[in-house]
Amino acid sequence: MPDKSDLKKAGLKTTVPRLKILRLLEESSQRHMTAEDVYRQLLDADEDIGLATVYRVLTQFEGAGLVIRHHFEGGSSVFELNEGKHHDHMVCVECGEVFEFFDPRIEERQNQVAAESDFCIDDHSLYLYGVCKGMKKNGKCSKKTV
Amino acid sequence: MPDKSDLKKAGLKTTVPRLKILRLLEESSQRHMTAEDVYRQLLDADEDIGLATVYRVLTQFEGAGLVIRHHFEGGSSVFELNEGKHHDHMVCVECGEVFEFFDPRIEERQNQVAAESDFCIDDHSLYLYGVCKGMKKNGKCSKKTV
DNA sequence: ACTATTTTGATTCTCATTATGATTTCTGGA
DNA sequence: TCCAGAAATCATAATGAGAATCAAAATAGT
Ligand SMILES: [Zn+2]
Ligand SMILES: [Zn+2]
Ligand SMILES: [Zn+2]
Ligand SMILES: [Zn+2]
Repeated sequence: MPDKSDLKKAGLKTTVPRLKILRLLEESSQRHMTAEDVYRQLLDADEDIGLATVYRVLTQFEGAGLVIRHHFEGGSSVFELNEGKHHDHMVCVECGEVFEFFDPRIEERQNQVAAESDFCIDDHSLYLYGVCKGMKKNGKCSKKTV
Repeated sequence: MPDKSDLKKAGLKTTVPRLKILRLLEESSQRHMTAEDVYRQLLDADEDIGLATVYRVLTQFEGAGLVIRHHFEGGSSVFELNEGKHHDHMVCVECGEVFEFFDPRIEERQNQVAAESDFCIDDHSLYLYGVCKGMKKNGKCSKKTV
């Protein structure tokens, strides 16, 4: 689906690796991927693209607003295609699955809180960590919600 | 101010490095510090404590609930004393200063959102990034609030 | 103080990410 | 089309935060 025009619009010249990576981000069944994930999936597809290029291109994509980089707890950065719809994330610490959500009231309050301190927000990150439905042994939620 | 009893209560034996680090965390003018920050401030105070020990002790303190570890954008972990009052953070990307806040409505909505997905929260992180009052050139907030 | 156990600190190691330098691919004009 | 210069890529090396090692030192109970 993605083609040269997407890269051009982002101010990046068209190259094979960039196209391949962009296409992978769109077509992979996995929406939130580490650089390593991207690299491995390219290898699996017999694409000959170096890991350094994957990191470089993902960083360029981030700069161009094509992807969003997240820092979930415990290690590597995670990238996802930027579809223009902001959302936040719930991360299951048991299975690693990532769920997206958007809550206008939370977003609104963030602005309010910042305004009260004369703070000019230009970005924010909100991650909820816990155990997803599928991974819960007993049906109950034992943990305290901090 | 902090003494052996604080460590004992946390299930940690009393040692000089642990006491020194705990004292530093309480007395430093900086509330949010990297391991490197702690190490340097100990050096400045002529305390002979290795960087490895700083990392090890901070991690032990985290496990014991004495400190909280944060992952602000762009690199190293940041530690702060756990005073028992949960709060979130605004980080100024110009001067690096960290401001704390707590908004019950945001906290409440987080629980609601999680409950709707049958997700059992056991932790969360919310960071607002932007420019603080003191660093704003013109009085206006030019950035869009995402 | 004596001894068993724990902790420390210098160093090494790991691993994610970035920088480097050589090589290849584009590009745009002759 | 051919060629120079620019830009991008690749393999590899370097970096930096943080964890693992392990002999030496400190601690706690007797
Ligand atoms: Zn949000
Ligand atoms: Zn997402
Ligand atoms: Zn909160
Ligand atoms: Zn804080």
